This record gives sequence, structure tokens and C-alpha cells, in this order.
Amino acid sequence: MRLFWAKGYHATSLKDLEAALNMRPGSIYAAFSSKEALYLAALQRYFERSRDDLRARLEEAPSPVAALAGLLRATAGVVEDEAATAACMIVKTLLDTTAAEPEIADRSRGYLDAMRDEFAAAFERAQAQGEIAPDADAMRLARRFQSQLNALRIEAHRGTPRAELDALADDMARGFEDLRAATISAASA
Amino acid sequence: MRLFWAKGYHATSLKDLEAALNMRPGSIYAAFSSKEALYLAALQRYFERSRDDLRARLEEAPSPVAALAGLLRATAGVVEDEAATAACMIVKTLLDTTAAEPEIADRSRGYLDAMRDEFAAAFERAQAQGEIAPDADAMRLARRFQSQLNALRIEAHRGTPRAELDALADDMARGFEDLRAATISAASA
DNA sequence: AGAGCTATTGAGTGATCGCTCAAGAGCCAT
DNA sequence: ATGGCTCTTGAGCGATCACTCAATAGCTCT
Repeated sequence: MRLFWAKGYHATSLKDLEAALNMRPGSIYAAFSSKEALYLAALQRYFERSRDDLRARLEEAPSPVAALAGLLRATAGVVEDEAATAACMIVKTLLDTTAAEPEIADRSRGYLDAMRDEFAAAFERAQAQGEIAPDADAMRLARRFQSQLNALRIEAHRGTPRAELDALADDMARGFEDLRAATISAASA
Repeated sequence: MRLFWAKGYHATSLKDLEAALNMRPGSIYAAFSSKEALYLAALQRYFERSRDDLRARLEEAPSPVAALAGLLRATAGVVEDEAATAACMIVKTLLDTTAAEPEIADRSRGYLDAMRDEFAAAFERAQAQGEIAPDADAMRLARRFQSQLNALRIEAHRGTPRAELDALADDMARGFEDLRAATISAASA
């Protein structure tokens, strides 16, 4: 997963995979049936981990918006030793996939949609418990949140220094925390 | 350029380039000296067009912030027949480039930096002419703007429907137009 | 027309691609 | 120990990769 994540589908050869998995080609093809299937398995694992990490954050944080804002700020903090795995693997996959691999592209879109739905559900919970205004469009907020998160991680991949990354994450996080403030001020008005 | 943009560096073969350029391998290697050099030439052309388009918008628009907000909204409107060229070629390049092609990665970063500096200069002009608060950090605003623009274009690449894309662009554009409102309200306060 | 030059051609280079499969290793029950 | 089963091995498959170069075509001079 990490190898595919770092190098991408096309740039990763079976030689690379043999070394990373410590398996010979025959074993690889016995366990998985093709390079594409192996990639799809890696992508699925990546998605499940991302989703589970998000859910864990939502459970532990005091509120949905706090969890999401925290995720943005934490993402800036993950200055990986390998910057190649700073960007989201699903986004990398989507941008790298052409018409030659429609299955991979479709799955990528599906995973992104699933993550967006998780975000949307979180915003709906924030509305239900009065953290943000009830008349907002949760799906629209989710799309905005996901876009910002993807952009932040691309910025990290690019090599933007930690301080600037923190500032950017803070700008983004505030954008969502302000929804809370707006609700409060509207309620108190 | 369009072929590399759509398919990416690794997935584009010389066969593809021969067809797209209507040139035989010998001619391609006489004109450019390698696939990598050809890619770099395409990337440079892409950058120059992007930069020139931005400058034209900044000249024509009534103000810097109006130009930048307009760029975001216009980007949502570019629902290409080919969604493969919706995302920024430089971003795609950066995410697709590995340690095997350091020259391409370096150039990508350089172009992104150059675009960010253009954005920063625009925000500085907005400050100079009183459109936004003079104490803001223009470079920080530029980084935020560039991140949002990249994210919006990825969203377009992903296939998000036009209406949702417009809503997202509007959210983003407002984020910058609000800098103006804050200045005005502060001035009028 | 013909010499001199540049630009183009496309068959072919070795290397590497994703992938296969006959042969052998490892393991367990008898 | 031996037969039977699963799993692993790695040489090697055809295809394709980026790339080369001797031969040719096309052009501009006199």
C-alpha cells in the first residue's frame, strides 16, 4: 500500500512490488490476480483506514466540528519523513488514472464519495445537536471540507514548510469553526 | 501538452505522442531530446498560459479580489468535454512524479511557487488600493487561494456536477470577497 | 539540372514491462 | 518414511518501453 501510495500505479513496477512484498512474481499472482487487483486491494485498505481514523476522531472529539477542525490541524502536523505519502492516495489515484483503467478510477470516485458522505453525516450530527445552524446544506459543507482537506494534503506533499502549513490549516479550520460562531451569535441576537 | 495533461507522464507512451504530434520517433528526438524534455516543454507552455491567463484576468477585472473570485467561479464553469484536463497539469505532475524524475518535480514546484507569487502580488495590490485590510498576510492569502483553486479543479476532474461545483466555487469565492466586506465594515465602524 | 544541406523516416535496438508455469520446497497425515 | 497436498520459486514468455541511426526525401542554392 505504501509503495503504491508513494509511487503511483503506473510508476510502480512488479520488480518494485517483489522487493516490497518480499515475494516472487508467482506468489504475487497466486495471492492477487493482477497488478490492478493488487492496487485495488491496497486502495481499499487505504480507504478503510482513512474512514476508521475519521470515525475514531469523531467519537473522541467533544463535537463534530471540533473533530473536523482537529483533523485539518492534525493533517498539517503530519510532516511525514516521506513527503510522497502526504497527499491522499485516493486523490493521487484519481488524478493518475486514465481511460485505460476505468475500474480504478471508478473505485476512487466511490471511496471519495463515501468519505464525503461521512463528512456530511458529521455535519448533520452537528446540526442535530445545535452546534451549527440547522438550515445549512450538510452535503455542501462536506464537499467544501473534503476539498480543503485534499488541498491541504497536496500542499504538504509539495513541501510547504510546517509553519505555513499550520497557518493554512488554521485558516481552513476557522472557516468551519466560524459556522459555530455564526450560530451562537445568531442565537444570541 | 494536452495529451500529457490528460494521461500523465508515465501513462503516456511514445506511440501516443507519435500519433498526437503526427511525427515519427526520429523527428521527435531531433526536435526534443527525450520524453522528459518534451514533457518539461509541455509543462512550461502550460505554466505560461496559466500565468498569462491570470494576468489578463487581473488587468480586465475591476479589482484584484474581483479577478480572483471571478477566476474561481469561472473555473467551476469550465466543464470540459474532457474531464481529464479539468485538474491543474502542474498539480497532476507533482503528484505523479517520483524520485525517479527529480527534474520534473522540481520544475513543478517552481511553477506552483511562481503562480502563488502572482496571487500574492495581486493580494498586495488589493491592499495597496484599500480593497482589503493592509495588515493581512498576502502570501498566506495567496497560499489559501491557490489551495482552494487546486481543490476546486480536482473536484471538477472528479466529475462533480455543475450545480455543486458552482456552489463550491461560490463558497470559496465568498471567503475572499469577505475580506473586502470586513475591510469596509471596519472602515465604516 | 544538380550539388549540398537539413529534416524526416521507420525498422530495429536492448531493456523492461506485466505475467505464466513447470519444477521443486515445505508441510501434514498416515 | 512416504504419498498427497499447498505454496513458492525464478527462468522466461510475448509485448511494449524509450530511443537510435542509416537511408531517404525535400528544399535551396548556383
